[in-house]
Amino acid sequence: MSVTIRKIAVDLKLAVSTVSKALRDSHEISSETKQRVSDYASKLDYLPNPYASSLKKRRSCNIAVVLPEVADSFFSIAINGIESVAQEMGYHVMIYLTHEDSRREESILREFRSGRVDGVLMSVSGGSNHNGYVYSQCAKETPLVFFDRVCEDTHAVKVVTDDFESGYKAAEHLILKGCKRIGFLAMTGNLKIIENRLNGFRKALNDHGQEIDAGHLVYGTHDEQINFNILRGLLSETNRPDALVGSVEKITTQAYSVCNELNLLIPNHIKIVAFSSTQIATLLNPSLTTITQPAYEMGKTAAHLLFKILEKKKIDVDRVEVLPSILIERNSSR
Amino acid sequence: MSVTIRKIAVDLKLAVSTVSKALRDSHEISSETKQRVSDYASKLDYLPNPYASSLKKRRSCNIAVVLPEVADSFFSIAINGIESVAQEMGYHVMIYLTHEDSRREESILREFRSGRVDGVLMSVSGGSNHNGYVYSQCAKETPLVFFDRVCEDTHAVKVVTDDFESGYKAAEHLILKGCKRIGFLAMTGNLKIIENRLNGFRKALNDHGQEIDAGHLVYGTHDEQINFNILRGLLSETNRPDALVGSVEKITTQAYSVCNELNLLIPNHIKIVAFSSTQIATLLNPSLTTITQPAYEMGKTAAHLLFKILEKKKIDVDRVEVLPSILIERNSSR
DNA sequence: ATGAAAGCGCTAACAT
DNA sequence: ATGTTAGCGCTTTCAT
Repeated sequence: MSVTIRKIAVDLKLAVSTVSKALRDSHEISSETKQRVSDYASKLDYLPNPYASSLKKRRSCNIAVVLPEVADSFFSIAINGIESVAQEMGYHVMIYLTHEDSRREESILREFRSGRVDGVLMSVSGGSNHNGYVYSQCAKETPLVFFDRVCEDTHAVKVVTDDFESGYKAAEHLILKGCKRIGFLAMTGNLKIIENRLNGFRKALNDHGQEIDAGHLVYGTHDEQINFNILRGLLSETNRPDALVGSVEKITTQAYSVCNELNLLIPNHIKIVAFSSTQIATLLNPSLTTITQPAYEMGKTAAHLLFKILEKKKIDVDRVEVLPSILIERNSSR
Repeated sequence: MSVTIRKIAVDLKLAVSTVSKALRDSHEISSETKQRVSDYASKLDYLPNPYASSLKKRRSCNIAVVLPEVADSFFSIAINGIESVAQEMGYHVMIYLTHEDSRREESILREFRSGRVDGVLMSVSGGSNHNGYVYSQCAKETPLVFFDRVCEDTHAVKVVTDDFESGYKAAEHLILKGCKRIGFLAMTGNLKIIENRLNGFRKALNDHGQEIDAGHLVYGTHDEQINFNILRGLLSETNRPDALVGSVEKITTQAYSVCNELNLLIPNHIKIVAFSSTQIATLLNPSLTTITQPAYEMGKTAAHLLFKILEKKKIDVDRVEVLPSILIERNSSR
């Protein structure tokens, strides 16, 4: 049996409450007693039972991170940022993957109502259902901070990048390189983040007297094979695009593969700019021009904001923190 | 206030214990009562308080995953495998990053003694301290399964790849390509996994009448800049290696960068084979020959073994599950 | 088949 | 400054 506060109390001939207070450095305990208790506790290697104290205090010191997946460099890096803040704050990080399945996402969020976590950081899934109502319900019971993939109609703090502007920059970059038929690789699941990137993209085209060919706007899925087929279709037509903007990392690397397969030379036959945070963009063949999001900072910022809420610091529920992305030109668009 | 078992009991004019048993489908409750309880519970959207039940039952339904970092494709993919099994088993996944710091690793493991998690899956950090004692202590109190980076002298279940054989295959592959001065990119932190890869590598050289030049065995660190300097040193000497085996992903991509910087052509001037699970190895410039570990399967296997232990299925404490890696030849070694 | 009661380990209001 | 006591919400004997 592990050592409890009670054992310490008995051994030291004190009341449990005295020990409890001493351990939490209460002002109503003499420093002498505090010392005795703390010495004895560390001698016995005492660790408080987290369940007892969670049950009593109604807080778990756990936060949940809900993500579509983790095999995407953005989310991997963001987790680092989140975890570092959590560790610093003495919180524990629980991770939940939705695999872009909105039903699974829903059941995960519903479970949070049990109080297992004190707060939630999430990037929404792009599944078929629209879970707006679920997010709102969740946010009502548990502090919730969205990051990256946010749900705009949920009242919750949000940490995003300047997606519209970035979409604009990506398109403009390609236009200035002389591209005339720029395609856009979107994602199914009506994610606002994709829509914003696409809208920025469209605006840039518009401002330069261009327009996207309806056939050059394609929607990727969670299934690799389907994506390959979509991309093969897109890239083998005679009127194929002379440039692409990839709105997420995975579909872009898939496009790279299809270009290889079809012997389309990047950037000669087709130029590519992609939203991606992978550190090896520079090593791709050819190196990839990216819109790089500050993934680590976004994770940190989201976590900091969540902890502010958890510490009852009032912050605007609809606060939106916008961190800038940067376009890094590499060989795929020269 | 959230709905408790007690509210259900009062409303239904039953005893709390009856409700508790009914909800857990006890045989001593009539099916009629069970139905009433379960209907009412779902009507009220009842969720059991996990802390109350953890406190009473002395189990949390949480497992910990302790990793050096998550911005490495192997660990990212492994998390997917782990999480999928955990979700299926109704367990929750807590994630802890050591950042290759053995002191931080120690404090993380020590905290587990509080009972916050029922089991631990871990890949050990390569920090300076040797935490063998800490692992053993942890394993004594909490079921522990190592995966990938294991500590061989701890009695615990282990899931690994055939590192010695893979190191051998990597070296042999390069020897057969005619390489004569093959270097090895190791990692500081005396990880057995690296040692095994190196030993297999050495054996292959030996079997082919070669030997590694002492200067061609270098040890990477957790610091990017230091690694760049080490690699610059290695690759700019006149007697530089004509091939490299990268024992971990990160140092390999760093070597790629340094090769670019020094205008060393891969594979003409130098061939490279690396331990890596990244799916974009095929898109690197040039595409990278990899020893690919079955990361997803390793995560799944490790999780399955942990759950076997948690369900009191007796399994050999020193069981070692070896999953095969495969060498995939690409352009970096042709 | 149902209920009463004790208690998991801790906290906090209320004595003393 | 220290102690007493009453729970937190649940599980689990042990009655009935």
